[in-house]
Amino acid sequence: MNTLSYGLLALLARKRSSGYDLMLRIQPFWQAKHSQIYPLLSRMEEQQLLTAEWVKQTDKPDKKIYAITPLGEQRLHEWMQMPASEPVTRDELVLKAFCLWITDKDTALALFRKRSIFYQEQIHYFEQAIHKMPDESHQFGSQDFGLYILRQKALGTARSNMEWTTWVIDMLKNAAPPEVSSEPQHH
Amino acid sequence: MNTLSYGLLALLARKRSSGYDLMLRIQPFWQAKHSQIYPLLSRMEEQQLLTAEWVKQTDKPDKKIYAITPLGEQRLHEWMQMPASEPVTRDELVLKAFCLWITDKDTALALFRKRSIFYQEQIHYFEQAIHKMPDESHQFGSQDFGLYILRQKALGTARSNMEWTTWVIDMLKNAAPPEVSSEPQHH
DNA sequence: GGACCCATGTAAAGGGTTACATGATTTC
DNA sequence: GAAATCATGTAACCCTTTACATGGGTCC
Repeated sequence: MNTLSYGLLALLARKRSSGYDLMLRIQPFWQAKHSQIYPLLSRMEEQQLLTAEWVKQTDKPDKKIYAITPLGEQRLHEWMQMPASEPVTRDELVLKAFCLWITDKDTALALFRKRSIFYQEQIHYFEQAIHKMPDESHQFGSQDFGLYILRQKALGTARSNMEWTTWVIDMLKNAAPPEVSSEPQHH
Repeated sequence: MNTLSYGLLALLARKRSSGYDLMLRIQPFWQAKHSQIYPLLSRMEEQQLLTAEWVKQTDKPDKKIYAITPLGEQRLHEWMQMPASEPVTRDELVLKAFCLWITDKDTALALFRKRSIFYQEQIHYFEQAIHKMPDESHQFGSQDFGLYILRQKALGTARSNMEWTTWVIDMLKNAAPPEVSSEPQHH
């Protein structure tokens, strides 16, 4: 049982779903491809943490609906009693920043402008998602309270990072331009 | 050449270092164990991106100092021209939040209080680190500009997340307590 | 005496991505 | 006609962690 497995259990405790649906719901908070999720669900079914049922569809491909078992619920409760391990972030831009000084202003600006667009899209996505949530999800006790606070977290982080890119871009724009030539200009 | 390799190259472009030192410097921004870094450095030496030299020490174990080659510098420049891929974060607390509603207030509070301490420590670490940096590192063109803006980014994110935990903890504390018993109390 | 820091490495196992494989329906 | 969405699965490869292995010096 790895962390992602518990995440899938957590989503299934809320409502029975297909692997495809779980993938879409977990994506904004934990990147995982279908090729990782489908085998995990199978293994969890073998371990009696889940039950599976095929549901026929006419317009779309048939789907396999998973539901959590009492044993799965028990494991979830046990997991919730343990402290959460520390978050891990991997960001290529961070490593590129280490050697910003070897590059020119325009290359640097291109990197941060692209990232700025990414954060802007994140802000938009989470603002919309939060806006659509009913008021009862803002209360502890609601089944959607967790999702609500997670979206607020993601929005806050995206805004903070967006401000950071703006700040960096401004510094880059105001930086002294490099010497055009090593020789002094005569006229 | 994976992303971590470029990160190590980026640090080595700044100054020649041992694998152990690279590990310590990259840790705050990209989690990687020594068991991953040492073999990577060896492979990069084979590929002529780095040169290695043993330096004898009397009080401490001997160390292997790596330096970037012109070929390594060329690869770094090429990498800087490519857009940075999107950041990936994996946070167990996020998955636990999905099923907050199956648990009680105290369990939830314990999770967020622990995380709050983590963010507080991060804020302290990055504040100190920024405070110690010389003023010239605040300018694009300085070799430490990248490190300076990264620490500002990390500080901003940690503060945003700290505020978030405080907000969640307050909501939890103010939440209606659960019924003590399913039977009405007589007196 | 035990724990921690310095310093390097290998091996095994687990986590995650990319590619391969299929196929109907809908949208541009 | 091409691309995207829905839907599931396997196989190969790469990335990352944990564990094994060594050994001197310092601090409590």
